[in-house]
Amino acid sequence: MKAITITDVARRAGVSPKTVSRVINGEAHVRAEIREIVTRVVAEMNYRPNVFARGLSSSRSFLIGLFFDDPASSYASSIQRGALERARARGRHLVIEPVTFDRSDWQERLDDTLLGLRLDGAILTSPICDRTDLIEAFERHDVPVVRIAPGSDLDRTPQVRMDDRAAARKMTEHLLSLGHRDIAFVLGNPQHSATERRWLGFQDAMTAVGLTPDPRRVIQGDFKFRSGLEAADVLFGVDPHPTAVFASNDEMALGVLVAAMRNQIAVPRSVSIVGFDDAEIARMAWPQMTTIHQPNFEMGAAAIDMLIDRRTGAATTEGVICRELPFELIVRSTCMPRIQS
Amino acid sequence: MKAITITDVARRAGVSPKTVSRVINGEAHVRAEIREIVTRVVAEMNYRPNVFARGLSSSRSFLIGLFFDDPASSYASSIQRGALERARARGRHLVIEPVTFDRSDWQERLDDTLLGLRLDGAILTSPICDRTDLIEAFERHDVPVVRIAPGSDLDRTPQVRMDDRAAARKMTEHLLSLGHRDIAFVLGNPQHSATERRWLGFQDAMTAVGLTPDPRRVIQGDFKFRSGLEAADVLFGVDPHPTAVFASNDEMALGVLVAAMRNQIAVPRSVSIVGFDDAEIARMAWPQMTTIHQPNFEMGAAAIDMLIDRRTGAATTEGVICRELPFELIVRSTCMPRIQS
DNA sequence: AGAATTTCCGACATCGATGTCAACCGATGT
DNA sequence: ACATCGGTTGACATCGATGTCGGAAATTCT
Repeated sequence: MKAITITDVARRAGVSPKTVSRVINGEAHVRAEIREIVTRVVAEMNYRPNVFARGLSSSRSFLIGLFFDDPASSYASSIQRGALERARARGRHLVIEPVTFDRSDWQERLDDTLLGLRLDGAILTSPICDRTDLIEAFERHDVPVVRIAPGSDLDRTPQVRMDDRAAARKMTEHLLSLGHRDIAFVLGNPQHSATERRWLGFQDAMTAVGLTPDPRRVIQGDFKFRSGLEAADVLFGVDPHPTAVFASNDEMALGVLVAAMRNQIAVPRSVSIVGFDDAEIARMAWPQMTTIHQPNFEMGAAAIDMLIDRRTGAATTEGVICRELPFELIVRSTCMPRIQS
Repeated sequence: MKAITITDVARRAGVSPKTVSRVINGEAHVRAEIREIVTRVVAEMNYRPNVFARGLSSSRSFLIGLFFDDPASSYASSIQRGALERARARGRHLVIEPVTFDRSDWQERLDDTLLGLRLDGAILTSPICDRTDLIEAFERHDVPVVRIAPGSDLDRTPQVRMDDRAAARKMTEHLLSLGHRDIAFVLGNPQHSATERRWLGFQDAMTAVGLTPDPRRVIQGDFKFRSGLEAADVLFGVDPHPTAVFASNDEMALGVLVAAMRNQIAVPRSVSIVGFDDAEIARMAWPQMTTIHQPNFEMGAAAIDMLIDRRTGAATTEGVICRELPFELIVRSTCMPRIQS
């Protein structure tokens, strides 16, 4: 089937291709009457501009790249959903690109994308959004970037974030308000800047009530389930074990939960466990996990908006270099007041 | 920074742009000597052909579309990972497109993609791969399609699949071999054709040993966690409850597991529970879930191969209209022999 | 050696849109 | 009535690659 071109539309509408182009792109300087005719003909013929021709002549590709470190994580996939939804709603397509620093050819692969496709914009997620060399590569190629939850170069590019530190503080305060004092903390993957922020938030709340975290109650994890398991085995291996465990994300919290069950430690009666992220698994655990809802979907969508509006000059998010989205404490069933002993 | 074009390369190599084009695309009829020079210059200048110019002049876009119903599911995300990895390895980019039949404008959105982008190929995942109207839309626009685990129109397009029926049968045989006779079955979402196949496999194994599934032990689910919970509440609400539950996927199996714990039913001592898919959560549950490993990653990768090789005429998968990948029974900890009563 | 192929290579047109620019229009001001 | 001006419109060049085709060079065959 032969595709319909702008010339076909122009002929049928009795105008020049250029005029059709103007109408499609919402440019000024077209008589309302003609604009209406063209719009009608476009609809009648079900015409869609060819993305390649557009990309070649102008420099807009209508493609937005979403760059990931680990496309498997639920974090990545919820951001993707938000970005996907908003991108489609605004007539853009989403190209997914993994960036694997472990591979020696990551630089070449990135060049494939940066030089070959002419992305209208790119979304960088944590932790790759903190690689200066990456950001510079995008800048060299004039690809606008929005970063999600970056930890460094904060004044460099537009960004979307949430207040991890305040959220971790709030969660800690929740545990404190339940009477817990001996609270263990499982750190996340140090490559993610959020790890540091959550740790600081935990400390904030602790020091605010005059407590200092006991180093033996702070375990290094990596955001993966297994690391939660292992951290918990350490924590539950000493007597007495902490009365509460705050893991830096839900997957690790689930690991802690499973370890507790394996060790016959009742949750939440004997130990309260909380996570961070509000991943799907937080609801699929038993007991259901108390956690911080991170607005990943909204962050993905917001990133798309910022890219598009910066480009087109529209106003909704104009001038907003940094958009901070609200978190929420989700209280479910893995916590209860500390039982006085 | 001005981008490097094929003309720049040609000038530096002292040949015509057309010759450079030939070398890049591996066409015949170029002297080895010149081919080498051009290859060197391309590398030196780090030249990458502009995808849009290519897409416009030839009809190859180097873009492959991955079409989803529900991008959130772990099933979708593992296929995506496989497709992504292979696509990048073979110099293609992956464009992710959700197809939401619930939305009234799904047809229009699809047209955006089909008419606007000129995809080199499309991967359709279950359940949308069984929509005849969708497949026809792709055919109308000459976009080659590979379907993953389709249930209907089996002779229509190339496809990648696994033997759901045999897998379900094997799993059931595993339960039978442990001595279970009163086995409940939780059906999946009826829109997915795999639901039917898994159900048939279950029946195969049951009838092979002279059992007929008790209708009260067969509950309709929808592949979601909640439906597993609710199914289990029904199953565990009668006395005696079944000694084993086979849920059509891991998420529902997890629901069954959680329901068992809520009802103080010991797993696996009092009831064995098995799932299907080998999703990440199967390992993050406690006890770890016995399940069928579905080669989603490999299926995604295989689909990419089939699309590319069909197009280019290369041979590795040539002539293979249907590729069937092996499953594996993964025995973990949610099953044990039935305790004679 | 000369003719007939075959291989190699480049000039040129082309894909479908948009940027540039000049021509045209009617309205306004003098 | 005429110059001016801003809004409209279309002719034409352009983006960067590849398809077509013809001619030159190299090869094979009489």
